[in-house]
Amino acid sequence: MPRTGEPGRTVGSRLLEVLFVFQPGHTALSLADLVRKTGMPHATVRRLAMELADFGALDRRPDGRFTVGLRLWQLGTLAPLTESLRTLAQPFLEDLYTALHQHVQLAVLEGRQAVIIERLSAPEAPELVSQVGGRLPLHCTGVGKVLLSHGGTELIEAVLSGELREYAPRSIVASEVLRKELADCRRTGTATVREELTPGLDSVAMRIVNGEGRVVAALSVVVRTDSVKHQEVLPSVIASGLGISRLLGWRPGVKVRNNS
Amino acid sequence: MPRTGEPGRTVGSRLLEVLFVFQPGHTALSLADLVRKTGMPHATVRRLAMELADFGALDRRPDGRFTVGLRLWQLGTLAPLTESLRTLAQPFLEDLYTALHQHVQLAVLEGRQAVIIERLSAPEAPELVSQVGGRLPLHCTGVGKVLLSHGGTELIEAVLSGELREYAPRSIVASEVLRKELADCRRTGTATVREELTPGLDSVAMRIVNGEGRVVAALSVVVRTDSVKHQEVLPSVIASGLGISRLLGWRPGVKVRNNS
DNA sequence: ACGGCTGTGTTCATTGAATGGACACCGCTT
DNA sequence: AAGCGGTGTCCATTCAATGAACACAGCCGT
Repeated sequence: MPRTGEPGRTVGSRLLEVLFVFQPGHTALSLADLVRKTGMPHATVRRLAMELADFGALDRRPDGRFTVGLRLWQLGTLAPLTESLRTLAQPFLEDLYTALHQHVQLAVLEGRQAVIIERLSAPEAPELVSQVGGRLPLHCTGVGKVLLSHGGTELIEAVLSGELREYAPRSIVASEVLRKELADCRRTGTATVREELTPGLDSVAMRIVNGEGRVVAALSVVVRTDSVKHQEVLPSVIASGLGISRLLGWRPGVKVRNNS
Repeated sequence: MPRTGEPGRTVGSRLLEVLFVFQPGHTALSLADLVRKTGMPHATVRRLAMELADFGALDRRPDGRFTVGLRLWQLGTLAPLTESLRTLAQPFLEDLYTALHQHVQLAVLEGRQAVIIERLSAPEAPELVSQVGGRLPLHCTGVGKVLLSHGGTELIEAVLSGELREYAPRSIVASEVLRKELADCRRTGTATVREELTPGLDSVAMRIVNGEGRVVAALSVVVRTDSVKHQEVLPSVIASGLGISRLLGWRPGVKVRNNS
């Protein structure tokens, strides 16, 4: 097929690679941007991007830049966890928010990261890095630790033996310390993180369990280190987490399972 | 390339066709479903679907069915209009909702349909057909008429000369009547629809204008035909619409433009 | 037990769609 | 006026995509 070039590569993989170049913070990319980020020849990238644009998967703005198209957004709307969990959890998030007036987040596991599927933010609360749809590391965030600890030994080993990036001075990167924390987390269902991702910000998280006892998400509140005492936050997070889990069909008797 | 088969077809188009088979109401599809809906040979569909699953664009559930994957949802998150407009408009939608306790919708134009990008629904309010991410016809909905009337003559002619489906007994399908309504709508920026989509449901809509005077969205409230008087609803919809437009940089002096 | 039916998974010879180097244009800076 | 980066187009080459064919498992009615 190709005059020359990189073999063993499917068209599909190239097409998807072009798509997944779009990331939070890089939502409007020129053709040249796509070429740089994918490393593919520009004629190839162009053909693929134009085809995606033809289908409405990408939009092309008057200035020539590509953005994610509405049709792709519509498709995303159909993702299962997202829609049901979000609408189910929303009232609880709102209650938590009115009670604490702090950032409230709902996240699920995706690969080796946590994905934020819903957030309520206080205007007066400190700015956070990531948005809805954004990703968080597993080893140094509240929701991350909760999800990781219930993600099965395979995932845990993969993450712990991989690069544990030191996002902040107080990030915990010693795998033995983490392993112990995860064990605690598996027992209690909660995780408390102090300034591990961003200096000055703490996070209190709780697992969300469905009717089969599977941990399908994590709920967390992000607070300033000096502001509220964690003892005050933790109970409400636990209560809300249990409430959501209950709506998902979980009952106190159901044993919480690992792995996913 | 193919042993035999339909030529003039790109791999990309096939891949996207598989993706876009997923629609509201059909969010979990078996391989056989995909084959039926695309009409492509099952070996081909399988190859494409598996590749999409490998990349996380689709998920494969234990029962073998495919669903839209989280990564696709994340991508959709990056669509421009969606995220900014939604967060911007949300407070206004909430205000409208608390004032009226009826369905409140925000929609944008996509091709020859309106796409709902945000909705607040009253639990006690009547069930609606479509969800967030769902589509509405242009010729017999409030948001549709608002968007259509400002969509340029090209779009208007295309829609009016196309099939004007009669969703309900009171649907207006006479193109001359519609043309007059659209002219009114262009002048006032609002549209009122009585039982044209669903018997018993009316809708009051208002355009959202950005700083350049372009109509980028439409806001609407859906009410029972017999419930509140439209005169009471209309002013609040107008007020909220103006509020959102103002946040988008629109000032009373800016002339509203057509076409998009 | 058996044939029919549907859903799923795998194989492989064939071939045309994908490829990417090359060329060209435009606007901008040096 | 030469250099540069971004964008757009062309076309001979060739290998990845194709899909008919085969295989198997589960289910139903007989």
